[in-house]
Amino acid sequence: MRRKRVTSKDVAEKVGVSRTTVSLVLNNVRGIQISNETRRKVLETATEMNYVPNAAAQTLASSRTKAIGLVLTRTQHHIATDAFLPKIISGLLTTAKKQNIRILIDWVETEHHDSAYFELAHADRIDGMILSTPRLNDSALKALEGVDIPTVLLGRIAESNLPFVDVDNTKAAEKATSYLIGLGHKNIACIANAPSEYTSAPERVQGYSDALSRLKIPINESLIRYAEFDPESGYECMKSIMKNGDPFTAVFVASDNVAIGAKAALREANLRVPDDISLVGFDNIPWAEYSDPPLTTVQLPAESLAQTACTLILDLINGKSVNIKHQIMLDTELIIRKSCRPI
Amino acid sequence: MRRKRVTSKDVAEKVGVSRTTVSLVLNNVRGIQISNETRRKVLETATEMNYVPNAAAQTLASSRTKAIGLVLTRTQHHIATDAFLPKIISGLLTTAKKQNIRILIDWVETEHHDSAYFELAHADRIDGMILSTPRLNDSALKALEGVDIPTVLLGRIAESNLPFVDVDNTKAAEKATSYLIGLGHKNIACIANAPSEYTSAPERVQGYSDALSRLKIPINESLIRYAEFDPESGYECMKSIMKNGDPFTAVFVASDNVAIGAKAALREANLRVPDDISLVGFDNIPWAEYSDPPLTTVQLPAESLAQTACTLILDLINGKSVNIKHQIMLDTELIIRKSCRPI
DNA sequence: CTACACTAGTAACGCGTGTTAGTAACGCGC
DNA sequence: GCGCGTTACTAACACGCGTTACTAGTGTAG
Repeated sequence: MRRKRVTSKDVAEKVGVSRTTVSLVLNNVRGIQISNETRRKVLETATEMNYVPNAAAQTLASSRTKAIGLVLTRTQHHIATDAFLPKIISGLLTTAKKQNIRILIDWVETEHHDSAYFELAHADRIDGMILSTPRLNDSALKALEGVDIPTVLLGRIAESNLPFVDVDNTKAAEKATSYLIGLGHKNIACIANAPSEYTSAPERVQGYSDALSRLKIPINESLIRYAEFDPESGYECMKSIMKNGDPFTAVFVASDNVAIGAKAALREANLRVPDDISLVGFDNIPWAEYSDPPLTTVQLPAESLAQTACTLILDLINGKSVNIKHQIMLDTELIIRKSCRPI
Repeated sequence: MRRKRVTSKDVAEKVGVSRTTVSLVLNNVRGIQISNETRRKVLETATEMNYVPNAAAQTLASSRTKAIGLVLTRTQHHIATDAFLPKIISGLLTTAKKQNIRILIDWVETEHHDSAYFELAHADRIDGMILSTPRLNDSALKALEGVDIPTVLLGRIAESNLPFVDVDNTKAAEKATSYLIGLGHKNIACIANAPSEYTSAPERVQGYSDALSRLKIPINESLIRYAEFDPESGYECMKSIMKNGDPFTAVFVASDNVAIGAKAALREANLRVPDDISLVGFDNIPWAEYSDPPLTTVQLPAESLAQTACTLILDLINGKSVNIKHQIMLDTELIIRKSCRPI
């Protein structure tokens, strides 16, 4: 039952040429002379025999794996509740597929950063890697700069010279907060999307602070919390802010997913959105548009991010424009719905 | 700057033994005689030199890729809005990591099913594959049964003999619908999670029908719709049902993600949950617990599904218990919250 | 002393491909 | 008829590893 695998040797024998010829034809090697007749025959026979080149052999011979790695560094729980991952994957897949590149997903546990990165890079399993949501305290990032496979960060790290693709979190958060200020709000709470070692969190809080500072509104630290990606943490943060007692009329939650929980906490305290509290989110997940009331939020172009990162890494792998410092920031847009009102 | 890669030959030379010895020691081959002294030296030197075996070479020599494929067959849009993917990936990663197996994600477009499956399997890039959410009309499934790498379906296909892991969708849907009937509801609408070619959709509708039939409640086809995974389609389906005019007091939505949209449509029509309409969902995504009111829904063990599928495929790869027919159904549980009330 | 088992290794092949250096045949100008 | 360029290929090596068959040396029983 088990068909023997077809190799280029089999094809060569059937056509009556050498294996070299088969390889040359199938790889469409330039500047080499093969008669059209032979060329046609080889292509025909290969298709007919269902010949598929062995990936490992190709890799070994050419030292090209035709695969890139998507490396996740969060905890298992954070991966499972990540509302973004599908968009990232979708973006990567579409871009990679066009160039016939495969995507390898890997997960690096916190404790083993160094060795894990290292192994991946040196086992020659992938041509390049995309590192998702890096952290500030990621000691292995330095090591990465010394490693010899192209790497692109999905998210920014100020301390690192690695190429990255990100949105301008600070600017986006400032835009969102300024919108609230424009509506007359002065006491604005802020719940960050993630713990502060994930760079996007402090960046967004910075944007929030910038907006307040620019209009000389004092910053009240007791209105700021750091959530942990999921609704549950948003719920807890919101409750913690309310318990603290300092008055506020608006909340900027730097993640829609977290906002789901924050809203529940407000509801529990009989505070209505937007009548009592104005709410702005971040990410524009599908839920935002259909929530009650529809959530004003920052549109984050997740698929574009992934596509850009993918294109960049492929360029780096192919040695295109390597001398440029690739640090790309994508634009965001504030989508105004009905979760805020003037004070 | 670019360090030359370290091969087993380098290690062998440094220790002063043959490459064979290095290989035997590092792979811990049984029943072979190597002195403890040599063994120690080899291990030490390998670590010291940062030796990482080349994956392609290992694959070529052993015909084991140490990778499994997760094959997605939906459209790009459906992948991007899939609230489940993160859990599946998280489950796969944890299980695979324990055995030092990598995960390759691939996406097969509808038009190229046959050839794409075939290529993946025959390029020897993966040892086995997990096929996510297969469709009924997937003509290539038959071809797959003939292909010689182990395959596990994540989701069930009655027509196929392939091993699968799934939840008992019919039973789960019946449980949910029976709960509504138990509360006194008779006119119950049903919105399926996906188009009917995705097997889970008709299965869940079947469960819904079964529950009604068992209690002799007539089935009204005009209260049934098929959504397309996302909130938007849920919104449209709900509106379509209301427009139709047939009365109903409860809705069973076979996907929480779809329910997000359905709820918005009800709200727009000034119908309140649960006061006017009782609502039951399916999946128990994080949102369900924090929505207003908290949504009664079927708990779908996504991570367990993935872990089970992963374990199964690894067993198949390793030739364990191949003679058993592996068709595994996991249990679901109805989580009762506050989105339903007696009539 | 010989036969034989055991220890500790090694040489050499094969996996399937990409690629370079080389060659045989042929035409063509002088 | 000879030199030379062009066409159309091929032989052979390299990639880095797993693995099998073999060997040299040592102990040990008869």
